[in-house]
Amino acid sequence: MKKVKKEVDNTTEDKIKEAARVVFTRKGYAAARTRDIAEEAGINLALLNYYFRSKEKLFDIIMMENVQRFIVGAKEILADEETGLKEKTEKIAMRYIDMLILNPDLPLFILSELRTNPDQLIDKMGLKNVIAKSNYFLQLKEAAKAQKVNPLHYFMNTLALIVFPFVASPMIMNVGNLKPADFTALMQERKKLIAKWVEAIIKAK
Amino acid sequence: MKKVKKEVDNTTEDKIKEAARVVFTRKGYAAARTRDIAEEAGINLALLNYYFRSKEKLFDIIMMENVQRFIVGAKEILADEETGLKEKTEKIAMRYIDMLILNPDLPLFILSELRTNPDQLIDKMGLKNVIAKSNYFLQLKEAAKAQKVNPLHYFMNTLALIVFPFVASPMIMNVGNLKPADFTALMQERKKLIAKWVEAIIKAK
DNA sequence: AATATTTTTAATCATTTGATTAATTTATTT
DNA sequence: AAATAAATTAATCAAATGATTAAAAATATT
Repeated sequence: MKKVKKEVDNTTEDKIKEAARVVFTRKGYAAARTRDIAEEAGINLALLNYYFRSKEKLFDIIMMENVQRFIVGAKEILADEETGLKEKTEKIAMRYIDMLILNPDLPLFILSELRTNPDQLIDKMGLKNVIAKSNYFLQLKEAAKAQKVNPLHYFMNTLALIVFPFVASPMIMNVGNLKPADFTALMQERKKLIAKWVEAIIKAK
Repeated sequence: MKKVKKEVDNTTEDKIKEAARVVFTRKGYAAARTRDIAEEAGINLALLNYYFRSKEKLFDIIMMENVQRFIVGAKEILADEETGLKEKTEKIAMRYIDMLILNPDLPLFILSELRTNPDQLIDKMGLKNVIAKSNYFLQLKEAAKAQKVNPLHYFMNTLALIVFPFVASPMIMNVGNLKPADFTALMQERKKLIAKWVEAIIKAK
């Protein structure tokens, strides 16, 4: 149960974590079998419990890391007092769509598990600090004041335009007759449009 | 295993179906226990298998009905050749947000299960006919042509603005410090804004 | 090299869970 | 009313699943 260096890490512990990340993120907690994870990692099932005690403890770690993976990077962009709302939106859209192309299962995983998990976990994500208290949110409030609507709408809109297509990709691909590569291309195109759209929403009417 | 009339239906069969709808929709297939369903329905566990053979067969029925519940009503609105794009968007937003306020778990359930289920099921939903071949989609294409973007973007945007808040409600409520009633009020406010936003998106830049 | 420690494995356990069975109760038909 | 069929129940089964154990193998320490 030791480890000192933190390199590319082919340690058993990290093989298990990586496998757990893949399996949990793809299938969700309830459908994931510890045996699936062990097989994916190429290790004996008992090692999972040896290193992580239980499925639930392992899941908690993966969940936390996935959530962090999701909000990392956003912090600096949203806190930056030198940039305007449109530039922030642009940067967020770019970064997130690139990230979601690489991790398409991430949002549905997080949203699904968030629904069943306790409020405590949502608090632990620290979203309130990253978003509600950011310079970004100040700018949203300013924009919302002019239109007399709740600034949360603009936050939801931005997130929706970025994230929703990935959550609904099987449906979108079906409706549009797209292959996975086509869908990715569509998301690449989308990347450049979102900030413009959000701006149009804010100025609408 | 009989039944002739289809009234308010307090039959055992319908009690099970209703309980299954509640439990499956809230927890998803993998996390739902047949015992949960039996308890929710107030019936003996064996009756579930007596009436529906297996958990999976029961699930397939619920899944189909939920999907139908989701797209029913949209058909006429989207097919209507008398209405313009904005009016259709307005009607869709109104109807769907009202429906989602009553069934907030529905979209995440459908999107989650769609991801694991075979393409066949997605085909069976018949979305392509309802959407891709509708008058609505024609109008989207027209609008998209002017902007030289894929019309699917506008379809995704509309759906995203309507559905995403419900999929992400735990997060939204956390960020905005909202109680469930506050969230519902926010959605009511939103209902009237979406068509305007979508129009602004289409005309953007 | 000998000893101790850590890691890995195969076998097994205990519980959960979907499903079945056989008996009982209730409803329907004759 | 008697006979038949349908619905319901309690008990149980078999497989799946998370977890543990005891022994073996690999690694580190003395």
